[in-house]
Amino acid sequence: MSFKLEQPVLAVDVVILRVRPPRLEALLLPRPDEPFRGALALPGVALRIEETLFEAARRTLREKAGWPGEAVQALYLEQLATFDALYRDPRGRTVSVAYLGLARSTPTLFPGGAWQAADAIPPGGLPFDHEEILAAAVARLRGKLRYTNIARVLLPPAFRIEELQAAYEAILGRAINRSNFRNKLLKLGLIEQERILLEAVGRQGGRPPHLYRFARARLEAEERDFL
Amino acid sequence: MSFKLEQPVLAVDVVILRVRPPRLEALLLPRPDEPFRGALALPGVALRIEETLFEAARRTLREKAGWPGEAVQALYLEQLATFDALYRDPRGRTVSVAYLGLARSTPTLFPGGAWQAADAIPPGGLPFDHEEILAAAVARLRGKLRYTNIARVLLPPAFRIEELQAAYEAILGRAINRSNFRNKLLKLGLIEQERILLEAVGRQGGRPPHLYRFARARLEAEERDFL
DNA sequence: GCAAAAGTGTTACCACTACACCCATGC
DNA sequence: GCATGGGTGTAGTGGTAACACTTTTGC
Repeated sequence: MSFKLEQPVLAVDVVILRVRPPRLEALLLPRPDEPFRGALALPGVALRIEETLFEAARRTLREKAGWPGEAVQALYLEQLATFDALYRDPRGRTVSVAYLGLARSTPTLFPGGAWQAADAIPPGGLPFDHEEILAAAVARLRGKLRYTNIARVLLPPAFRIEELQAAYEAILGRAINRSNFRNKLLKLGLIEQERILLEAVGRQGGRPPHLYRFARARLEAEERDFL
Repeated sequence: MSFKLEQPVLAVDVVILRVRPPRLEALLLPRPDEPFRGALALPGVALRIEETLFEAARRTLREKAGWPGEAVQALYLEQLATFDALYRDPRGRTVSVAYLGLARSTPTLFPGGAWQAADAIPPGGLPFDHEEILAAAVARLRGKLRYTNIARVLLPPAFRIEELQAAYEAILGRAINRSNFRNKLLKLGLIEQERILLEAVGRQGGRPPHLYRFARARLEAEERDFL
């Protein structure tokens, strides 16, 4: 490099969210080293000069969370924001680019990880500025839920409409009218009915539900005009 | 940095937008040094270890654009996103945190700056990845226009309603129905009428307009619920 | 009077809300 | 039958879109 300026360390922190109704959960890992050794925190790594931030976020999940490479490859991951308070890290000036990842609620993944209710972290419960990062991640997800089909990456390819509603309620943190939820998502063309009915496995009564899927495979935003 | 692992340079780039109907304009400055010497580009600086990114963005405007400190102090400025493509800078690995600034269209500011139509930059017209950064800035402004009172920082404290509509149209890049625009913003409580009528200076006919102001001084978002 | 700019009113339409009600299954 | 969960319909409400019309000025 031609520059010799003394510069901050560049790091990446990753917030992985999943939905397990009625909870919205975040992946936290016990820190193996000082500072805050043993405390639960967001996984993160220092950026290497030959990798992008996105690649560093994926590497975080492989190295720190022990997730297999293919699983990381399939994960939805987007840049969240960059956190740079001067004393956010007691070791010295560190600027961290946070990433938001969304995972399906598969029980086998992250067996060693601690999934915590994302909106019930006690104040002072996370080291560094990780509470702020986590709050930004939850806010981002809530915002995107309103005008995109992002919930697609949180649910299996086919699902009951009540599962979907439970996911929405867990993320937004409030109840939604059942009938209107259904009508709106169908009219928007966001989801559509599968042909088949769900097999009656593990159910204890009630009319068998249809299965639904998201109509569009890609992440899409419905632009709503201002006038 | 000799004692640390080799890391990218951390920089800040700033997009300043202003509205001059019918154009949305961005501040570009000729680069004083290589690479791309003489070409118009977004102003930027390398981050210093003792300053925050926000402070670095402000310093950029003082040092590169020559804007007086008080003017920078009053400017609306928010973090946009972080750009980190491996070869975005031919000098070597550089990660840049972009900031979006919004300025009132005061003719005296940035006399040496080149204000360019933000949506009419020819392809390949900007060095580095500055076209991508500029596009992200415009998209952010358009998005916030829909659900916040951010236009407040682009207009003088009191304005004619037609000025406001012209600003919205310049930013969104399309025409808006005059009557509905007025009704909606008033009903939302976003703007309110001043007491006085505008003096008839420099006008060539037509009914004299009222002056309006934004009802809330702070930046506010109107949360619209999903069901 | 006429053009220009500002402001008001009207109507049809559509989306949202809050319900009530019907359907299909297990027990 | 009855509880349970799934699915449908509807009436009231309120916002939106497109348009016509009135008011107040300069010339």
